Amino acid sequence: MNKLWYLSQISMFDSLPLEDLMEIERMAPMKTIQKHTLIQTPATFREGLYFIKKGKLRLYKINSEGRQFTLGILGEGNVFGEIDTFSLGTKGIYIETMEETLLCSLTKEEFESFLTQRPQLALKLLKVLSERLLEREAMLEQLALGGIRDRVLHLLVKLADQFGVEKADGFSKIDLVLSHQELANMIGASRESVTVVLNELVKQDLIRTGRMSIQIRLDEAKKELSQ
DNA sequence: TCATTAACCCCAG
DNA sequence: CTGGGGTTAATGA
Repeated sequence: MNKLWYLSQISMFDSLPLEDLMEIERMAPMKTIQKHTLIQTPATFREGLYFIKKGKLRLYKINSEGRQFTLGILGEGNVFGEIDTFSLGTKGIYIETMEETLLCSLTKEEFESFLTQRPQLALKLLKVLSERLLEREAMLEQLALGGIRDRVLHLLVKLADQFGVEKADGFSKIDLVLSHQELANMIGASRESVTVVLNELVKQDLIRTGRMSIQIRLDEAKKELSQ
């Protein structure tokens, strides 16, 4: 499993010919980052483009009281970064690895020259950007309106859509190692409230929980949310 | 009324 | 011991 294999797994590059993949391989060194490492803070922000080849990153802000608020989680194949005004929404935030991660990066200059030669790549990036904006909007909406139960359910559905692994019995296992505290951080709630809601959802047979693991009936959960 | 705070508890590693 | 998870009375917007 060499570098090229990883690049071919990245959906953004699916439609690029092999020569382009090889060029990127030359330009973009890949490095391994240990779990629970801060790879970006508002202070250390640098322009450029980053691809996640393997692993998971958590993006979060810290409010004035020092509490974290998770904006989202990026996994294998996702991109982030900024070049001038072309923002993928990752400026001014903290980014931390949730597990060992393989990251590949292009500098601002490398990415700009690569982009101008390949307009189809710019189009794909535009799509990524607009999707991410829509998701932020939906997230803010449910955050302002819903009670804790809805916010937890919404979060679990979103995580299962992104990281869920279908099981034979109708449950999707969320392939992330998350404590109740981390779930609480993602929706701006207390750990205790999340624990209570999670146990309610277990009683309603919408989810199953284990230590640092959650399975969810995705279709049932979505029905609950639309009511 | 609903969620947070604070103070406990137990359990696994 | 530490960190995750569970519980509840008091408190507060």
